[in-house]
Amino acid sequence: MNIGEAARRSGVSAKTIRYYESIGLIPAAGRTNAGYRAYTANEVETLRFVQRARSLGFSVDDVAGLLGLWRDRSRASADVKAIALNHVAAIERKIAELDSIRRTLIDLTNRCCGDDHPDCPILETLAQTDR
Amino acid sequence: MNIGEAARRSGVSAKTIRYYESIGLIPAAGRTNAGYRAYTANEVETLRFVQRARSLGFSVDDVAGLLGLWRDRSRASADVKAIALNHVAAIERKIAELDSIRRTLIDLTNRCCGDDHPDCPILETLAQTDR
DNA sequence: ACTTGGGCTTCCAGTCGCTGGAAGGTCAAG
DNA sequence: CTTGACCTTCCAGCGACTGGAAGCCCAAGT
Repeated sequence: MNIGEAARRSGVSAKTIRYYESIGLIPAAGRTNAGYRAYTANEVETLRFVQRARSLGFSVDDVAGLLGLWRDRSRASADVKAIALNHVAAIERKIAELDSIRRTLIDLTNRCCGDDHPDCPILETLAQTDR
Repeated sequence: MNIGEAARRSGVSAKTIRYYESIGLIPAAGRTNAGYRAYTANEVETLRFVQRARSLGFSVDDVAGLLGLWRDRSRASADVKAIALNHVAAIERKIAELDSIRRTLIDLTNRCCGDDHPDCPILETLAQTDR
């Protein structure tokens, strides 16, 4: 199967598949006589795995780790869980940061009447000289 | 005042100040005879404004808009509020996305016993062939 | 007078994870 | 035999910096 078909079946764009190959996330695909990449159903499964992991926000590095564990029949599930829990922790930190920003902005926008006058607590806060 | 001092007072690194100048976010600073950038207290205030806006997650483009409105005495606070509300909406979308991922991962990690056995619902989910 | 150490300058490259586009080869159908 | 849809490689750019090299400037200490 050509790269376009593999892309359609895996949900990873052809461009991105080539990129993943170039950085070594997935092994280089075989080639036809004409030099076209040829994919097996198995390789498409790997791409789907990568796609799902990426869509859960795992970094490409994490995905490499997860792929390695996936292929390792003698893995310890604890290793997988550790990667996932680290990721959850990072997500929770990010959410907390965004929520703090969100609350600040909501407060500022509530206090800004938002009409055609120049007075604006948002700008005043950003411009605050004291600290 | 030299760039290092301006960096210390504004909380924006010297490197980043030069970068902001290079992309036109802030006007080019004056120069001493030796070619060193020279900053006034006013310019440091501008840098602090930028720093605060960036720390609230506004994009550099948004900051350019906010700076323009800040300098415009005849601005309408509605324009400022619009930028802020757009940003809040983007943050809320991001939080919702992260939270959905978080819930999925929490569920998966709860179901993974995390011991030295290979069985792992996390990998099984990522590898799912159906759908 | 000279050295030392810090600060300043520019410019290029790298980060992360792609994505777009140019230039050109291949293939199947009409 | 042409069209158009595929495929190939390679280079460049996104956002927002950050690191590092190479070289100039300046103030303080000996």
